[in-house]
Amino acid sequence: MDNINKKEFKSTFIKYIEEKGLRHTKQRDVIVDAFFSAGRHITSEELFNIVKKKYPEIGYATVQRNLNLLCKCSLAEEIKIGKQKTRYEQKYGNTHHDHLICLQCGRLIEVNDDKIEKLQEKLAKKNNFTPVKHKLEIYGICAGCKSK
Amino acid sequence: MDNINKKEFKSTFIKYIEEKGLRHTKQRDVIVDAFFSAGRHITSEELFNIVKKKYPEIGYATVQRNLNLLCKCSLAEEIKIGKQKTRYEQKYGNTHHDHLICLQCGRLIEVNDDKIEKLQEKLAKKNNFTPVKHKLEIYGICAGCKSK
DNA sequence: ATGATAATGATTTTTATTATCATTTAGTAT
DNA sequence: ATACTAAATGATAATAAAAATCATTATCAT
Repeated sequence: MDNINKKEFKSTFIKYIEEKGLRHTKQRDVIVDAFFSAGRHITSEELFNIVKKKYPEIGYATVQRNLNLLCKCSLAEEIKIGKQKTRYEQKYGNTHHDHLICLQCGRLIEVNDDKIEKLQEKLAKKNNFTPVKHKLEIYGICAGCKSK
Repeated sequence: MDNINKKEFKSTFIKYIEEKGLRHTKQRDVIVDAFFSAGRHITSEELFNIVKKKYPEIGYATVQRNLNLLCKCSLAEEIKIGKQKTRYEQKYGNTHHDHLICLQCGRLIEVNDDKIEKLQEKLAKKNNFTPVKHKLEIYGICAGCKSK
């Protein structure tokens, strides 16, 4: 099940690579695998540390570059919260969602609400604005932190 | 009319300064005035250039520091879009609003929708999450760019 | 007027990300 | 299999925004 997703994830990447006339490398393979298997929201540094275990000679820049590539083919997306360093979120097979962000512990909760989505469309149209994507972040205190 | 707002804006700042035991300075006065009179979304660099005209000896750091102060007392708020440098938005006397952001020309349009606001509250509650603030950004193409 | 300390301005540091560049490697053509 | 072209890598430097440092200056309560 997870393996099917992984296969699809990788084949999307490979397709992109080939369309653009880019090359397959061992590093890419390791990075893409690790990114897929890692948590949903990872920093380039965290990913670098994971990848190093499998491929100790790898350079930080290579990890960064390939995260950027993953973003270009829409398998990843940058999320920037406050002054934290950029996290990369997996996109493949995940429908759009919004984020609840805990101001205390930093936890990210993924949520979705169709009504809000539709109202956003309306709101954009009312302003003669053609929406492409959007970002909704609700900051507050999560359940865990409230019970402490 | 605008002067009343300005007076209120400044008195809010002064109140904060005094509550915290901070000091009045000529620089603060010039910076706060300039920030109020400037556009709704300004960078620290832009503000620095404006302030320099009135007060040529002023240092960049002073402008930055005071913008940070304005944020702390909720008269300003940082807005970060993509890789652009941080802009500071005036908050005083402005009700909360969301942003439509043109991907082509970068224009920021302020919008509001009560229904969306209420649904967000609901969404948070459903997750046992206490919302404090939120940020909604819709990216797309603005009317002006579409007609080009 | 004085003293304590906050603020300033110049500069340096920090930190994340991007760019550079010599070298290596992949993939195609021969 | 060999050679060639160009992309990718890894190490390092550059960039850029914001924060920190620190000697000096200015504020303000006494």
